[in-house]
Parts: sequence; C-alpha cells; structure tokens
Amino acid sequence: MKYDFTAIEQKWQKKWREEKTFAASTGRTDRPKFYGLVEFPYPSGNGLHVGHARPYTAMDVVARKKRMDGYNVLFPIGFDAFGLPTENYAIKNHIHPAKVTKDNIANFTRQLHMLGYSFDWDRVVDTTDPQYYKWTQWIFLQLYKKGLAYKTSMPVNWCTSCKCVLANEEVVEGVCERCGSAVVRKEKSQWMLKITEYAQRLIDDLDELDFIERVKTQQKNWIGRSTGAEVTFKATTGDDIVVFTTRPDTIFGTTYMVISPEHRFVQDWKGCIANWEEVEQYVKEAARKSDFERTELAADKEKTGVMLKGVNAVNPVNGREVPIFISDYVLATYGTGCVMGVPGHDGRDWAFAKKFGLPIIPTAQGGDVQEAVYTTSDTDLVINSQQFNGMTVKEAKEAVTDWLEREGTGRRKVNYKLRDWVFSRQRYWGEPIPMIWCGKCGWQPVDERELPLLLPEVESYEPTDDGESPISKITDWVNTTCPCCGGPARRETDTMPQWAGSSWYFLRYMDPDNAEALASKEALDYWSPVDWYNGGMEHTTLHLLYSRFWHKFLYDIGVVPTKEPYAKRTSHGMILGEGGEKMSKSRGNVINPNDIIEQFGADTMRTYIMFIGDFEKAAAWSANAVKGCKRFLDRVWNLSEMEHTGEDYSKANEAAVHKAIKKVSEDIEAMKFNTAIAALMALVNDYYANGASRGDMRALLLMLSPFAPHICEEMWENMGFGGQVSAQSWPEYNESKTVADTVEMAVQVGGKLRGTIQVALDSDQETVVAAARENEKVARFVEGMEIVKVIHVPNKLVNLIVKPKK
RNA sequence: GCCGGUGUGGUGGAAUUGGUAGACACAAGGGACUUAAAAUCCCUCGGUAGCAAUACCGUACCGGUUCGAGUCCGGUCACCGGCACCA
Repeated sequence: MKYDFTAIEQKWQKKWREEKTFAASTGRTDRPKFYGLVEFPYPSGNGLHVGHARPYTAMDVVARKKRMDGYNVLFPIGFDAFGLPTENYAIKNHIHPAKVTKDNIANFTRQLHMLGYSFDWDRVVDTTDPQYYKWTQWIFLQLYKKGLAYKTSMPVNWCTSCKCVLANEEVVEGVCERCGSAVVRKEKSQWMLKITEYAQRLIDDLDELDFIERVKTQQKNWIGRSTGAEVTFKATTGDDIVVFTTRPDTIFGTTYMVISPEHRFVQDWKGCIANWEEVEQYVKEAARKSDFERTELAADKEKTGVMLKGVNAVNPVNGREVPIFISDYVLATYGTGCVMGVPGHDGRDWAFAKKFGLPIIPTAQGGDVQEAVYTTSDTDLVINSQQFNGMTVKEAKEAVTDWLEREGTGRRKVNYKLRDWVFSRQRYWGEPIPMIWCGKCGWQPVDERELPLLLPEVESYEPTDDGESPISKITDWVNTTCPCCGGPARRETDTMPQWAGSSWYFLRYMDPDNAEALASKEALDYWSPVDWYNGGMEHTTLHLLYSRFWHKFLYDIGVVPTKEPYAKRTSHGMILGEGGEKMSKSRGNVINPNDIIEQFGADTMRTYIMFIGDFEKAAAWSANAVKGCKRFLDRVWNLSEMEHTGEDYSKANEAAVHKAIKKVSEDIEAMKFNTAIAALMALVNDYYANGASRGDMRALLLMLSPFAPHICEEMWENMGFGGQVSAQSWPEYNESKTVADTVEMAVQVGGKLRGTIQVALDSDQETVVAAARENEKVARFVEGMEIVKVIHVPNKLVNLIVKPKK
C-alpha cells in the first residue's frame, strides 16, 4: 500500500477537530497540568511562514509528549491582530482593517490546521475582539488608578510632509519611508506606563525563573541598573543642574558639563546665551537624528557640540566654574539629560575634550591622560582631589558621596537605563485608551461598566494633518461628558500599542469566554503559571519584559496568583532561506509551508523543520533535505510490509529500543529535536537490518508520533494496536538495558589517539592498561618507553604518558 | 557604538559539557535491479602522502592553560538578533 499522506493527514485532522481530541479541561485533579505556550502570530496578509512552523511544531511536539506523559495539557493559539501592517494595508486598499484581520485570521487558521497542531481550538483569542480588548482597557484603567499611567511630552518621529507620527521602522535613513521627506523629532503629549517602578523586581525575580541564560542577561542589561550619585551643580543663572554619575570619585576632574540639546535649560537660558543662533542651529540638527545615530560611537566619528556662551556651572566640591555645552551624545531620556565631563577617565569625554581643547585633569594615578584616556581600577590612588587624595578609587567613591550628602549637594542613587513605556499611538488600528479629558476636572477614566470602549468606524484610517489619530475626526465619538462633573469633555483619541494585547493574552486562554473577569479565579489558580513559553530572542527586551511587568502589577492588585507569568522561557533560531540568506519577498526565497505540505505532507514538513538543525540556532532551508525527511517517513511506512511477530521487543533490537526511548525522551525535554529524530532514523535503520517485532513497531510509532502524528495514527490503526497513538502512554526505558556489557575505549599515548580496545564494562585501571599494552598499535608507541603516568577515564579512555627509558 | 549570540567536511549538523571530531542526514561518485527512467538497495565520501597497513595535518584566525581543547582563558576577524512607534 502506498503512503498517501494527503488522504491520511486529512482523515486525522478531521477526526481531531470533530472529536476535540486536544481540548484542555480546567481543574482535572487526577493529573498534573502542563501549560505550553507559543507566541501567537500576527495575522499578516502573507500568511503563515516557515518561521512560524519551527516554534509551533516544537511546542506541539512537547505538548503531545506531555499528554502521553499523563499531563492535562493546555496548548492554545490566538492572534495578535492590532497593528501597523494591517492598518497600512487597509489605507492602501481601502478595506476596513477589521475585515482584513478577519480574512487573515481565517487563512492562518486553515494553514495551522494543515500542519496538524494539537491546539485547543475552543480557546482561540483575538486581541481585536471587543470582548478581549475590554480587558486590555480594564488593565489600563487599573494601572491609571494606581498612578502607573501618566501623560507627558515625549519626542516622536514627525514626517514634515505627511504631517504624521512615524514608527521607527517607517523612518529609513532619516527620511519618511512613504514620501521620502525629512523626518524630525517633535515633542508630543503621550500616555506613559511606569515600568521603571518595577525595574528592581524585574531584575530580582529573574533568579527564580528557568529562563535560558542569554534571555536573563539581556533583560538585566536592558534594565541596566547602575549605582552612583546624583550631584547638583549650580548654574550661573541660579538653576540646579542635576547629573547622575557612577563615578563620584572623579568629580574633581570635571572640566565641563554637557546637557542634551532638547533640555529645557537651553530654551530657559535663551536670554543669557551669547551665541544663540549657533545653539539654535545645533538643536535643530540634533532633532533630525535618532538616539541610535546620536550615540553611535564609530572610531572615526567626530564629537559635535556647541558651548553655551554666557552660562557656566559651578563644581560643588571645589567651587570651580566650568563651561556648559550641548551635545547630541547626551540623551534627554537617559539619566537626567545632563552629564559632568571628566575627560581623564571616560573615553567619550576624552574625545570631546580633545575636540574642543578643554583641560584634562586626572583624578587617579596611572597613565598619561594628556595622551590617552586612562581607565581606572578600584585600587588606583586618587590625586588632585583635596582631602580625598591618597584614597583608593573604591574608597573615594564612598567618601565623596558621603561628603556630598553631608553638604546637601548630592545623594546616593540607583539609576536604570530602562525607560518608561510610551503607550500612545496616533493610529487607528489599536485599542482606544479609555480616558476622558475635562477642562475642569482634568483626565478622568472611563467608567469600567462602559467597557469595552469600542473603536469607532471611520472613513479613512490615515493619520490626520495635525498628527492626531484618525478617530479624532469622529466628533460624535470624541465629544462626550465628563464622568466627574457631567460637563462637556473629549475622549482620548490615542490608541494603545500592539504590545498591550500581547502582554496578557496567556491569561485569557485560561478562560477565554469569561464576561465577568479577564479569567476566573479557578482557571487562573489551576493553570498559572505558564510552564513553558517558547519564543523568539527578538522579543526578549520588549514583549517579554512588558508582559512580566503587567503580570507583576496584576499580582500586586490581587488579580493573578503568581508573581511571574512564565516559569520557563526558551528561544528558537530563525529559519533562513536556501544558502543562509534571510527569507524575504524581495529576495524571492520565501518558503510557503502549504507548498511543502502539498508536495510532501505535513508530517514531512514537521519532521524536517525539527531536523533542520540546532533549535536554538539559525538554520538555512534546504529543499534537498526535505526530500531526505520524506524518504525517512517512506521507510517508516514501508516497514508495514515487513512481517512482525511478538508483542515484546525483539532480542535483536531490545537495547536499541531502550536507548532510543531514553535519547528521544531526554532530547524533547532539552529541545534537541534534531538529534531525537536522528535517533529515530538510526532505530529504523536497525529495524531494516534486524527485522522488527510488533513490540518494536509499537515503540517506534509512539516515539515518532509527536513529530509525525498523522502517519503514526494511521499505522497504529492499521497494525491494530487499539485506540489512538495520541491517547497512549509514552514508552518507558530501562537504564540497565541501554548499556552493553563491553565497551570500546580509546587508548592515547602522550595524549594522541593510538588505538581502541574492547573491555568489560567498568573495568579497573589495571585491566585497561594491560589490554591497552596488548594492542598492537599502542604497543608500537610504548615499546622502549617507560610509562610515567596513566590517566584513566572509566569506560571512555586511557592515556599513557611515556618517556624514553634510560 | 552599546548589549546578547554564533563560527566544525561539498551542505545541514553531531560530539554524554575538558576525554575516540564528523553521529544522523543531504549532495556527489561507483555498483545492483530495470528495455529505460523513477523508486529502492549496496559501497565510497575532511585534507595531504601511500597499492596498502599507516603517518601527518585539521573545528574562523593568533596565542595560552592542560596528560588531553571544537569545548576553558586572552586577543583578532566575520556574521546574526536587539537598541524602546515592526511585532
């Protein structure tokens, strides 16, 4: 009988769908629970990509194995459907984004079914569904009520021609992606979320989590905790210039100050600044550059800046007056937007001082700071610093800070690189922010009972000429009454960023239809936390951190039972095109999973995408290798033509089967899917060499079923094992049966491999050395030599260290 | 630039975490079967020298630690992800 994968796959997919084979049930007390989560897709018009298939297949393999291990498994899917691409598509084609979204979701759903994923299709969530975003808005209101949402002025990318705010991605080399006009930075009032309030907890609680190390370090570095001091320098205008420094010990070396071009002092001091035209010109130029361009420190890149003539700053430790510059390497958004320039011991400051001919005063011994910047170590001795001279750098850090605190001009301070979350978008396709502005009462939250606050219908989704969201033109919707005083008021017309909906979606899966709460307490208590969350490295510092922040907040207000949303986090590598290039439409190397399924079947697609390489690393697509996986499944299918007798493992295969069960079990747990499949290929090779009993076949189908479920179900049925593979228990292995009684050991002489020997398992050193010396090749290198040392690694290797006999 | 990561045959990758480098595949070459092709099966397959046994070299590059390094340490180069409004 031929392996008709199309018929087989359709048959089983239909059955799974109709029988709801993989539906999760809340609160089954007879089994432990397992909640496996994948990052839900953004339903773009391009359809499902092989880049989705890798992580989804991986977690599907894990979920299927966990069910066979006896867990009550929740493995859900949904759609993160608000966002820019859909909106832009809608603008271009004059189709409502809701319609675009609906069509794309239908297409994604069809494609996901074709891959045979064991999702619980009764729990699909869609972030654009009002019954879903009702709760996204509700969470925002709770944040607002706890003082964690506030409005402030923030710089945005402003296209001078389209007159609208652009996403960073829409700015290409400083100009608007759409019209090519100049993009400038413009201040705009934005809703912000105080993620910084959670900075320390977001660092500390990482310790308890089973996240892969690179995710932890990247999150820690992103939050960027540093300890130091906040110091106040008096300006000659009388203003306080506050700087943050991690190096208070170098304060005597301050020879200038720098403030960011957009700092309010620049405008405040306009009257005192003698060279205002020059300053204004520089501020304008800086506005054109992104933070990224500004801080980019290429070796050949010259520092730029302008001195503010007419204003100086006074160093609080010695009363010395120093000049003040504006320079774009100081960002308004990090620290206080002001820095003290200590060129002797900071590379950027040194380059700046050299450029502008500023004095360089060393504050620690070692190196010649006139020639090159000197990076101090903790034990260097302090100089040029009055009473602190002779202390070590480490001591001086504390002593100077103590002194500043006593004098009232400084204080200890922990600083974080992490910035508050800009939560406003002047866009249509997002959740409306449920706030009302009243001229008398200020910002007022929409009454919770009125949620969801529906996104109104508009004719055009284009941002307006004044840069406001298109919904600002719907006056019927915008004009409302103040919930506080009942007077006329206006609704907020900004919408939320796409990150909002994806910050809590995993909670909704637990109880997707709940109308009273984002999920019931029972469901949250039972399923929390997510046991295993796999996703891309690119989401480490934004999505993953945002969602940890929201979860911690929900924990604080008693909504969720755990401090952290995800117990375990792993990450997959990208799928590249043939030859290792990034897959992209323009390169024409995009692989559509549907084509592969049509040609080779979903089981081949799944097996290949798991076999393609190390799951954590990027891997290049290879059409030839796909054929190899199809060949493997053909070989599995053709095993049916062999005669199988005996329900036990056959003598010839017993050790191989036990070994394979061990290997596959461990590899799935460790995400080493490629070697799990390699082990199954090797097992099939053994079956071809030795024949296979019914018991051997049973084990193979059970182990292969998470990877290639359809073919295994079909063969399981054909062989009359009874029931479905997916409902069976995972096979167990016997450790003692995985090891042979003799082992092959490597023999080295002087660290070089000279031969191998067969010895009994766990032989002692004496036996091993004796056997080694009998080996002809080894003997040749030992002859006439004296063995001075033996290194024996049991069952692995023996290394004879020799020297010539005297 | 900063942060995180990666680099092994013609190709994808494996290597029990310091212990026999190249498992399992792909491609290629040779052979069997076939009127022929496809499919299937068998053999070879890191480099150099040799008929061979075998020897030497070999995990991006340079150096170090060690009886022993793909694995650890220092430096260099190349590539990939992120850099806060793509998600």
